[in-house]
Amino acid sequence: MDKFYITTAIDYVNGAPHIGHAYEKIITDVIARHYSQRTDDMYFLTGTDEHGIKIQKTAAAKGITPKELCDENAQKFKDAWNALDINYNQFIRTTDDYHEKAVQKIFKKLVEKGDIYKHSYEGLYCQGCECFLNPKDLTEDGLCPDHLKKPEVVKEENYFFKLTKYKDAIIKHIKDNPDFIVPAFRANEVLNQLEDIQDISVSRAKSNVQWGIDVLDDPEQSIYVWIDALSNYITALGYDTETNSEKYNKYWPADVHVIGKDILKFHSIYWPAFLMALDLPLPKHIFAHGWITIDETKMSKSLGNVISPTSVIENFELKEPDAFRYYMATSAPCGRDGNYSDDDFKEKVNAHLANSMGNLLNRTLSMLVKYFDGEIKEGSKVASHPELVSGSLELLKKALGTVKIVENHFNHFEIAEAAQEIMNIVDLTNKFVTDNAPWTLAKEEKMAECAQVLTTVLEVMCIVAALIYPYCPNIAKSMAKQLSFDLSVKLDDLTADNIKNGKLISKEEITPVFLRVDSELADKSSKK
RNA sequence: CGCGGGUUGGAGCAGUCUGGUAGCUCGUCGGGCUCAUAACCCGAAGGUCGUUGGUUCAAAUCCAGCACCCGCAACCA
Repeated sequence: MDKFYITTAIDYVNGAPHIGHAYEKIITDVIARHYSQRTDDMYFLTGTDEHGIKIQKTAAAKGITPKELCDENAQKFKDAWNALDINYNQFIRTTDDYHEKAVQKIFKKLVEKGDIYKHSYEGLYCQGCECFLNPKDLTEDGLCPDHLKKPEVVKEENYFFKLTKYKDAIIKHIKDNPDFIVPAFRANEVLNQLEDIQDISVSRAKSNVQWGIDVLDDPEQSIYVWIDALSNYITALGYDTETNSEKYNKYWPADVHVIGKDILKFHSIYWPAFLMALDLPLPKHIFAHGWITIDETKMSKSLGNVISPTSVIENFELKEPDAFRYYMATSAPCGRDGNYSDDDFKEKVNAHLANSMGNLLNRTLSMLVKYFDGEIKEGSKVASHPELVSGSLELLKKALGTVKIVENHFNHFEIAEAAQEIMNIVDLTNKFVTDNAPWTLAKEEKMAECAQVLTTVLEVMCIVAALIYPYCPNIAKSMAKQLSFDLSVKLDDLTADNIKNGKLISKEEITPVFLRVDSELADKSSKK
């Protein structure tokens, strides 16, 4: 694999980030970190979407300029991603100068090509909403449902994009590339939506929406969200309608756009159409994830159950975001909805990260210190005496096999499923320890056997550290440190020979990599 | 008849395409071990796989109908 370019959706900065925004960034970061273990050239883009009427209105209500509002909220998103160890390469804001200029040029090029045309239409305009309403949305008396006022018939001239021109090509692309839309069951939804697609309005009258990118040569119109926001995936790389940047040439097309299921239509229909119109290649995959519910209830401001991205970390007084990342990344099968609950969080991270994985490393290193003074003995590797301990060779092979299985799951963005495989090998290894009872071997002075059991487990733990790294980078680093294992090794270069002979660790250097979430703290957080 | 998803032991899910002893994680109960983070290992209890009917030697799985839940369509990440 020569490169991997991955993006998240850009978040609308009308408010502060919440756990749903965090979910997307976490799973994208997990995928990104995994691929950074498979290529030297991984590029991860995220950012914020900052134009539009809602920002304009919110800012006005707060008595600040739209730009001030955007600056304030964009910073909140950046802070949150920092707290969650989201390791993005670039953070684009649609108010960035280079983006605005590139979008203007893209718009202009599509006008020149004839794919964007001016068209006037009549619609029902509500003064309260400051926007056009769909007749279907009105109350029985024909009133605006929010303001209970009768909308006026207004005639407006806008620019339209010839979406219908690309309809057949997009249908063909989706059918010819069954893995274009992930998960596959969503492709049908998109094909259905494509059936009755219309040309779309891509600009707004400047008199209605001031906070937007101006159409070049037409100061009465500003560019509406789709061309502005979707283009971020290429403008971030320095795409230009005349000369392309080196970065663009290197990374485009994107390997995957990670998005929420609500905006799948825009990414699998509008965006491909824009790209086709620009004669650019299409992204390889669109991965639509599901929603996170809170205690099985949909998050909503009116219910007051919106959770901030960092509240879980704060409530449980976690020093690092690893446990929250792990929980989020494994809370739903590929593309389905997931749920968050305090009890479930506690239960799952305690069981997987502390009891199974963390404790396994801890108990093994403790025995190494107790029985061998922390030293890996010459000849204790399985390769030296394959028949000495039954099952050791099989375990190592299984662990290496797990690497391939995990890679394969990631090829399909099945990150919860991949994590399950990692925990499977951890469970097998715990069983291997109990079955061979190295404490008994030590008592019986079967030191060669005992050494091989421990060395075998530590070899597996190196592989586990590498595999868990995308989910829990800090825990993985702590594991790697205690194993003297180089985490920067590429997955394809992983072997069953990672532990060096000689002194590995002393008693003082053994540290639990993840402590159980305290039940008292958990109780406290649920009362809040 | 708008479109789509879902309905599997106490909880959350896999299995359904390619019919053939119902599986995983967590929880519960009993036992074991003592190296370890009250952790680890073994065993058990617990399911007529939403419902009705059909195809078949055989259906969670295929076909037809029905019920309930959820999402999209309609600026919710």
